Amino acid sequence: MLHSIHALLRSASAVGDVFVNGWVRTRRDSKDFSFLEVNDGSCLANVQVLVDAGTEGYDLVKQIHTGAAVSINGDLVESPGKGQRWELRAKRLQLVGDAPEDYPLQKKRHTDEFLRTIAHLRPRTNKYGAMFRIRARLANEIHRFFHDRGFYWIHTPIITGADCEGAGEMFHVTTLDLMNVPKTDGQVDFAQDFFGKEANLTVSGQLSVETCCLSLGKVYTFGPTFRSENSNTSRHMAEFWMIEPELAFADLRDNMALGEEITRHLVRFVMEECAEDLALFAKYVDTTLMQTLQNIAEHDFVRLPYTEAIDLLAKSGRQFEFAPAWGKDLQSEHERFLTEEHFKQPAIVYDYPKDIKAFYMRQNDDGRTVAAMDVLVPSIGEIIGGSQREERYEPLARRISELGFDPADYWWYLETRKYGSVPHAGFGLGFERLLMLVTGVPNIRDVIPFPRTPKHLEF
RNA sequence: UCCCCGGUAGCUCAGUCGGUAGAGCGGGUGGCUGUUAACCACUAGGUCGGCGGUUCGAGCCCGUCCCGGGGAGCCA
Repeated sequence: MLHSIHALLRSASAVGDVFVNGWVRTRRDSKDFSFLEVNDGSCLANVQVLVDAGTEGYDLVKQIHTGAAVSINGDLVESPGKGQRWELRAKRLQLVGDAPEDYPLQKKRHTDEFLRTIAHLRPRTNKYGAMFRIRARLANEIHRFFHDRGFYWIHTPIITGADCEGAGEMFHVTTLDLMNVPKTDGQVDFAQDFFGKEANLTVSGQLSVETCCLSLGKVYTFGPTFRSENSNTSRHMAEFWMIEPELAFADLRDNMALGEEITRHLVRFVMEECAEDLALFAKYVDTTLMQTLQNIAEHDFVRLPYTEAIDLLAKSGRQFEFAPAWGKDLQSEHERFLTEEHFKQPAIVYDYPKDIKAFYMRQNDDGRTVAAMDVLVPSIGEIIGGSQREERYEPLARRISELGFDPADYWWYLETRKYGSVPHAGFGLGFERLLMLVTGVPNIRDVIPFPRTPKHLEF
């Protein structure tokens, strides 16, 4: 019977006749026997396998190198050596797939930069194995978090008609022959394209999910999102995953409360349920990680209006490269000052100037701010961006026109404000940025198996 | 897109003033009766990112291109 190494290592007693499949991490030889460290991905730890002259297949053992795939039948017994409680005494060893001498992964550490060039092999390292286990567990927990609170998961479209999405740079989707694009009056004739109009990959599921919010009450999306900005930073990718809850009969305070609750819940979840994998990151990647997570788990986030944040920055006595000024967006250095130096914890900044925020955000009574909020965390910056939505038909239509958009393009979005409109709010939580937060990994390209960034589409 | 740093063995890196290539790991061979990034001995392995230039001589200096990284910007 096939056993997972995870289950075997947690066994309360010795087990006879076990069967393990996995990959060899290292081999240590003595004259008449060898030890194999075998990992099957079920957990970070390897099982130590003793292979000796009595093992069927012992003649193969010298051909087994780091990276080789093996199957082992044997008995799980208490280990007489130090360092592990259980070991596998092999009765039969099979080499399923060998790994020749040019296998690129060595037993010592590699740089993340090198491992990115072999993204097809890096899941076989301890660190990336741990990362992708945490990623999967966290994604699953996000669904459970919402399910437990009565939210419905809505599948919003990946391909979208461009007009309603706002200003972000988008990837075109087309079946037109790019060598011979049909044109009318010098313009591309999208009428001949697959959808009969210009199509793009979505930059957000928000506008779509709002429609379901105004029926199902509490909803969320969780899926891939695409932005074609030429961003070359450690926190941006062209393809990333986003969680976007949307709450009906809710205002900005409810929104902030949900953003804080989910962040804290997921941090606690990883600390409790992914402890073994998390320990690797705390030991090798960020030695202050557990403090950071503890801090988030135990303390309320700071909340302050944008106007106060600008005031605080201006009076900080700090020389910033870009002077903080009301009406301008917070720079990276400003966000870092707030979360890393001043408050030393996550902070929610809200009520931003309307001119630096999106058209759909609810206008405040002061006439110059909107009910927007950003959750900022140390090192990473913005992890959540959201707002209360403008639920009033007239102000929304006016804002669309003011910004030079055609209200006709937003007809269905506006209709949701015409029929049974209610105050509602939501936000976008960057899944990869959340993973950076909980693991301490400083580059977003290392929290997803195959990162997509400008000029990088290998694998 | 801008600024800065880097590219030497399969991998991680060292290489002094410009004088002709080094270590550890990995691989191979041998040794070792319980190892833990096992250990010990021997050994193979190089277009020093590409092209051009300066020089008696370039891994090192200059130009240029490519690639990688960091920071910034862009980023509902």
